[in-house]
Amino acid sequence: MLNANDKKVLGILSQKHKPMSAYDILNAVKGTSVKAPTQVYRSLEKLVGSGQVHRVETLNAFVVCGCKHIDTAPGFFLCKGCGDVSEFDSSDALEFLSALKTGYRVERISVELSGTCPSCQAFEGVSL
Amino acid sequence: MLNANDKKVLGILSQKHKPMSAYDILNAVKGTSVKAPTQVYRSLEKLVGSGQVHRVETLNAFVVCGCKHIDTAPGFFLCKGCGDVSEFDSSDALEFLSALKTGYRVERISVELSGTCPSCQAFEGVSL
DNA sequence: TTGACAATTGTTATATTATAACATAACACA
DNA sequence: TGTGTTATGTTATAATATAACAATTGTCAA
Repeated sequence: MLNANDKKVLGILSQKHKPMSAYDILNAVKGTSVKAPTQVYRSLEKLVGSGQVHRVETLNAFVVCGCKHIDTAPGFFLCKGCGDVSEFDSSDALEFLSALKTGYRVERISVELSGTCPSCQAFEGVSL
Repeated sequence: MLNANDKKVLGILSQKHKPMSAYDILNAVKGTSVKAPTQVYRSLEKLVGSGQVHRVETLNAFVVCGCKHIDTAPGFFLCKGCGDVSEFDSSDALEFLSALKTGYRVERISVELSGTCPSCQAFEGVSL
């Protein structure tokens, strides 16, 4: 069950729809009952645990779940240009990878690609 | 070209053959000319750039390259039990994934699986 | 009820990871 | 040598994350 703090954290992440650090989130909700990092991290732990939010390891940041909440392994494309994140299902890749090392029990998967999205590629070389 | 500091950092990582944080490394080489975080991070940047060391995103740590140095995308299995890391080639997975989002230019890939290795699974449930 | 314990939330402090900013030393070469 | 450039050393601080404890709220038996 989500409490008031959890809802604030989830609300901000849903609004922005981009990866935010715990401190970005803290700043965004400051002035409310959420006043300290611990509170943000506690909410994030709950939200990540329930799959409503994902942690982006390469950014030390958090993003609201963008999939239809099928309980599968999320993967991300991260655009260095605009900061956009595009979520995809990495289950197939996971099966593929799991097959590589038999006997190893996989409990968690992190697949993160970063680069340049089509829109940002279009702006490359354009001088302002 | 590697300087004296770089060699110390690479040396420690090669000895341990496990993921180490920058500060683990710093402590391990302390007393030498390497005295501050900046120095360790500078060496790590160089070593990661040349592919001799990889950054493990899910651990904020660094590990010596365990592959034959084919210049491909590394992937990791990380054992929560013993801390061992097993490197594999994720190029195939990368191609697979890249195909999912055409138009997106992938510049960096991070594939990290964590779980329990066969050896640690054997010890599960054994009370000490 | 209420009092005793557990679980949740708030608060303060601190640990861990990473970079900025500037000083000094080594190097290149006119 | 002098002078500019690059590499390295040093100090300080920023950014990310957790620990430890206090206060509050919830639960439920007596």
